[in-house]
Amino acid sequence: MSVEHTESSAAAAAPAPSDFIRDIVAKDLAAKRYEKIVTRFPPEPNGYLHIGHAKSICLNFGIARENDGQCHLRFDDTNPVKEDVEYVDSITADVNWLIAGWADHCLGLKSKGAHPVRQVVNGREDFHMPAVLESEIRNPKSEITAESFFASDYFEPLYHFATTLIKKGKAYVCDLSPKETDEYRGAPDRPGRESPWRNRSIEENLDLFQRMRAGEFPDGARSLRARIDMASPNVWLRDPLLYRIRHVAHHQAGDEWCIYPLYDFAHCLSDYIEGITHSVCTLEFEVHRPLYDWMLENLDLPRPRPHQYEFAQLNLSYTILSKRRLLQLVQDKLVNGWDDPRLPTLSGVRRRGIPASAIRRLATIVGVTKYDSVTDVALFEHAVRDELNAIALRRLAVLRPIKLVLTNIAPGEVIEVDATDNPQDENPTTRKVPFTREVFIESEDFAELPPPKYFRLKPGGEVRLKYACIIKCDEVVKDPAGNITELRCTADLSTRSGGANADKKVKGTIHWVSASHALDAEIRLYDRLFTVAEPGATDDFKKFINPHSLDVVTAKLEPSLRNATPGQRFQFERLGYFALDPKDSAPGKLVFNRTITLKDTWAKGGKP
RNA sequence: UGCCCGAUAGUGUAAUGGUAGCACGAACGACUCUGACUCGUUCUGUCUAGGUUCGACUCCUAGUCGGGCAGCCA
Repeated sequence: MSVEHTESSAAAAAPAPSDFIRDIVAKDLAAKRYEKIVTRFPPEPNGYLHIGHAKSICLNFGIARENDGQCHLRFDDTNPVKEDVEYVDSITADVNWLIAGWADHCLGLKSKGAHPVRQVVNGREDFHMPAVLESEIRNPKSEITAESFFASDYFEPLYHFATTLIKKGKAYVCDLSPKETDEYRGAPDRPGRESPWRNRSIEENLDLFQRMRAGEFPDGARSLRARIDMASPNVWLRDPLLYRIRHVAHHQAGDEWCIYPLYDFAHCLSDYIEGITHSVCTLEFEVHRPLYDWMLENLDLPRPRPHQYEFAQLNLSYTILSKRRLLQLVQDKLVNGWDDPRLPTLSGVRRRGIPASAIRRLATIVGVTKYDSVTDVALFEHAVRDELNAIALRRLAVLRPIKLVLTNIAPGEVIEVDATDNPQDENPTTRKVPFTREVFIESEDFAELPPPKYFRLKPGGEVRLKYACIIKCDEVVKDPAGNITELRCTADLSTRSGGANADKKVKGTIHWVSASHALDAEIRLYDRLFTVAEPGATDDFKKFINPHSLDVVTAKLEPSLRNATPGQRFQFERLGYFALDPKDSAPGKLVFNRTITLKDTWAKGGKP
């Protein structure tokens, strides 16, 4: 039995990509600015990952693997009210799936339960927590178990850094309400006003901040703010908030805290603590970069500082790539959960049968720029087909069967024919497929009144049954209502492979399944979820949902498919690529998801 | 009407002052026991106007168009 390949050789042999961020990394390495390149993928655990995130994962892990570096998986979990361990688990699984066999050796993890340790470097205070060495994780004698990084592991150092800023007169406790803070901030084209609490003494700030932590004040009563410039044209520099009060438990840190740091304070310092060198994020954070640099500069940190670089996030035509909107589709039950195969979530595309290698190929194809583009989903579909073509086992399946009787084959006679598992292989393996008097063929493959250039079966016409022989249609049998109930044909067994007339040519070759051997299976036929190219262009994206995005049929399969394993991918010849659904299949119950159709130039343009 | 960023075939990208190339897509053709794959041919492009230069997709100026930023979200 042939074993499925894990990655096409084309993808494996592809040259390392080049882009403006990789150029910067290469220059930094050449200038010996860093000893080792360390990147990070920092999701907030508040939703499922999708192929937009995959672009970022491929970039960050790609940079790491091309430079013998590391990429940390870090949960940016600074806002407990939106987060949940459900998401931590799904994100962990998705990342591991995407990098498996490709960059898993670059995955940076920390030892379980570890927290950064306070140290003094060149007389300056520091917190550092590098990844555990891969050699230690792999060492069977090592007692280290590794886990992802969590920003919540840095709450204590972060609190300490905040205290340092207060002592330097660069942060203060502000008593303005959220609404007032908003009013004081001004607008992009109008400067803000300074908070009346901006000039509190260091002692008072220290005392108040400590009491914030101790839980003396209710949510929203006070905040800690950086003291920068309320007149800055960049609104993010107008005394941004560093800490807010939230009396809620944290999914990782438990009940220990009631003040939580905000992104702009936590992220740059988390990067620093972990020894990140290149902090890559999407374009909308461009205006935050001055703040990122401000934090690190004003804390006077002893080790090399990370730098932030921004790239354009992925947009795909006919696809929604927004956590918020995907959440709506799930909550409104317009799809069946986060792993619905119609969704662009990583769990969805995985369940659909799309290989991780195809996602990585998409990332390479779209590249990395600062141009806000919409990638034609056809580019993705090509990557999927190309990967699948190389690795998927060919099988015979009939989606919408009609019965065909070969009148010159005896009832009960079974002819075993050889079928190729994958013609793309250098030395393709074969399997035996039973061929009998009664077979099913695709109803689409017969036309009583054929259009011009129709290669398939028609009354009086000839066609080859793939791997078997050429047949001729003698009679069309109908019920009283005029529906075709069966086709009666004669088989020319001399045209079998190895037979006297094996080389006889006919225009059409069609697929079939022996009726007496056929397996019934539920097949889920997916089409794109949206009917318009840019469903996300307006807020009413739900109105563009394709009512035919899912069609379910009961198909007839060749018997060897009985042994299909969950997630295993096949090409049903002439139809497309299909994967056994890992969730709804059971012993004796086969459920297949159609990953994608084969390219079909006949259906598109040839068919009148 | 503030600040920041961007613009190369239909789509995505390359060319880092020196021949505008690649992939997808589309059309046509060849091959075919998958109307798939593969192969061949063709198609379409540097936002505009000035300037610097022997030479500009690339540098400068202005404009046009597009995107981002005013959460105690990330």
